[in-house]
Amino acid sequence: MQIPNHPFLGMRSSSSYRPQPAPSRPQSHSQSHIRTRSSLLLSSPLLHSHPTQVSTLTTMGRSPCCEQAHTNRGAWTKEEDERLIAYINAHGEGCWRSLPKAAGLLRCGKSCRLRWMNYLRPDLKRGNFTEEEDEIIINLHALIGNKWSVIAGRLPGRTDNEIKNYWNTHIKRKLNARGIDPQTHRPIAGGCVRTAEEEAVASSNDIDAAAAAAEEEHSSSVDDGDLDLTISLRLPSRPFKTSPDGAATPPTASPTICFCYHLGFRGGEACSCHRASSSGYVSGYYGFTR
DNA sequence: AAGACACCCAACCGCCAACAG
DNA sequence: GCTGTTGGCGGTTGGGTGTCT
Repeated sequence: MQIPNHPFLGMRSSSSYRPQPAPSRPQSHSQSHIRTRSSLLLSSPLLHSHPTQVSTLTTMGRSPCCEQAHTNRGAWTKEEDERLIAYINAHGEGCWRSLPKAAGLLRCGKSCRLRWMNYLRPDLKRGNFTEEEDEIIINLHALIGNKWSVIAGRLPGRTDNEIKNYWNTHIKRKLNARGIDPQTHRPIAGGCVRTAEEEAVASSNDIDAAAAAAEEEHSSSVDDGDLDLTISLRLPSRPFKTSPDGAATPPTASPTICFCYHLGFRGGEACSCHRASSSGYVSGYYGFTR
């Protein structure tokens, strides 16, 4: 089965399904940009002992999510990748639960979804993170924390898993080297340096001032000629629309992210957003612009 | 040459929200 | 409102690989 023109499969040697070797370490940042995705367990004997990988990998992590017997786990083989790509190319992304059977894969749906989303999607950007991407990730993380999927949404071609890994392996170290705590984004030594937004909150309860400070602090505009990466914040107080008869009507809600929560405003009067759930940041307001 | 160590990252897990019946 | 299913998310794991001693 041949899947022509798939950007990632095409990178591989047709004979060995092995990606380019991982770079030597340690790397400087610039060196890391030359790095290719080493991925992979593709040279792992597991791949070639397919399809009975289950027993060799059951020691990793917790108990399997799928009770299905004879379900492959661990690294994907070239054949499995090709089947998955071919199926999705033909039928699109549909019901992940039923996809494995329909595609003739001995995998659970979750595994198929993960493989596609994080590795096989044709729109994925391969290669190293740029300085601009680094800064975007840092700025967004300062705003929203470990919301990797949201951050990934602002970096076309990057996956949440990739960003998460990159954060844990590179950016944490980078921030530590700068003397910044990766979790709090505050200086490690000296301890009590307030961020602009905290200063504004502390000095008064003027939420407008706090938001303005936060916007000033976290605005990051990187004009790369292709993408306007300006990040800004605004409060959930939008001007009312005025109808022709002069009556003011409330603004309509839009699907947005509540930064009030992360900035500590939530629960106060300033936060009028209504989060749909305890862990979803799907309502409220944010000001990403493109 | 070989063992120890460090690093990377794909793939796993449990949890949770959304949805359908 | 309850229950089961599904998709999506963030945290974690551990095998492969490069470097160091």
